[in-house]
Amino acid sequence: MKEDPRLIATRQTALDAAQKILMDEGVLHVTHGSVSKATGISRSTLYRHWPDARSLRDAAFRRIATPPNIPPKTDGPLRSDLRWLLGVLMGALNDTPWGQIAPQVVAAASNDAEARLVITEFMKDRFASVEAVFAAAIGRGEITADVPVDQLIELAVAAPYFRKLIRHEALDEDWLDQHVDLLCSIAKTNSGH
Amino acid sequence: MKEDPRLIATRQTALDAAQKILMDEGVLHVTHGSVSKATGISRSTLYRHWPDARSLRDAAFRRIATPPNIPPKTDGPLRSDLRWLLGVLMGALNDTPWGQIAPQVVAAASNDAEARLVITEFMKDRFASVEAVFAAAIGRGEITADVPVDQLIELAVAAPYFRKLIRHEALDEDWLDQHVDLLCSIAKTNSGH
DNA sequence: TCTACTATGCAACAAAATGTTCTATAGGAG
DNA sequence: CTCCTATAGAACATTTTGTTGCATAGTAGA
Repeated sequence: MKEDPRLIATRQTALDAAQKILMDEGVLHVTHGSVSKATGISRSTLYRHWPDARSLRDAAFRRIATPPNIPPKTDGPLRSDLRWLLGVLMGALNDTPWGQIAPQVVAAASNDAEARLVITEFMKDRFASVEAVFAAAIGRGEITADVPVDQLIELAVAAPYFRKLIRHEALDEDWLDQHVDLLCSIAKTNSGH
Repeated sequence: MKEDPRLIATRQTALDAAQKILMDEGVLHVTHGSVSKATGISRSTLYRHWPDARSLRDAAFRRIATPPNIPPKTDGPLRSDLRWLLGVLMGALNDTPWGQIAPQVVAAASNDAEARLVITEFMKDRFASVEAVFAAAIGRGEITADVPVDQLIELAVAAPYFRKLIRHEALDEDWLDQHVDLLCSIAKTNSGH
């Protein structure tokens, strides 16, 4: 029993538009009315799909916040793995809808359990990737297990997010190089061989 | 020529309520109507003060985002100064309206130049405080000038913000101790005496 | 192709939120 | 006491939001 293609088409068209509005104008402007105007889909149809404004907005959030799965690179050396992984992460912040949408999700999360779930799940995923890189480095003996890995992971991810979402500063290659250098130097100097 | 006390009283009462609504229910619910209902101030009066929803919300943002000026402590040692300063910062995030409002400002900033200005000014202020601490440590000769101060400042501030706003993890004394320890160890090991 | 099903568009509508304007009143300044 | 002005309140227009009924057209299955 397949789903009616009209349902799928409507959902996709509507959420595409909702996503764009969310990015360009903010969550305040994501409404059945604005999506209808942007897509040509009639308001009544939109109401049939998403009974209220809240569910429409949630759907728009969810659609964007699904983490792209990052092909792991953990063959070392640490600096190279880390640089590559954070490069992907930085690229996502710079060039994908996620970078533009994340601020809205952050705000929504402060008084919406649903949005909070979206973002914590997303972050859990990111952290796991970074952790894998450090774990591999420990496995290779490149650093020892007594480096404060949890703190390093947090700093590794926090810096680009903070810089982008809160400071609105550029995330470029030079900055990332410095960031990775610092992380590695911490890892190395705390490594007790 | 003093200002009519009624103007002041109305503004204060209204923005108090707007602030509370902003924190409890999110920016979506800050409207002339909701503030009127919360305060008893008539809608027409509110419209006279803030002609549209946008200006009302901006006013609410601005009111909360004014940085409390932090009495500087730069008499050393570095660890102690840093611990104290970040403690104040962490306290603000945990226990003042700013901590609850910041996510909303972050979101607003992504498509509102006004809000972006609010937050970048705020951050500039924070960074200056942290920088003063490092500068003093350099002045005392506790660390040398070749430590990557700018990166350290960013990490120092980024971590608590990221943890609170994005991860929704606890900011407690234990965490802060670890954080300051790590920052100091970076500063020390990069210090070339 | 014929039939049953259902998603859509559209119009009409109700309800609520959003702005606007006017007037009477009451508080504040000199 | 008098002038000035901020407020409350009501009346109003406008827009947004949500609902419903119906005709149309796309879809699936026989």
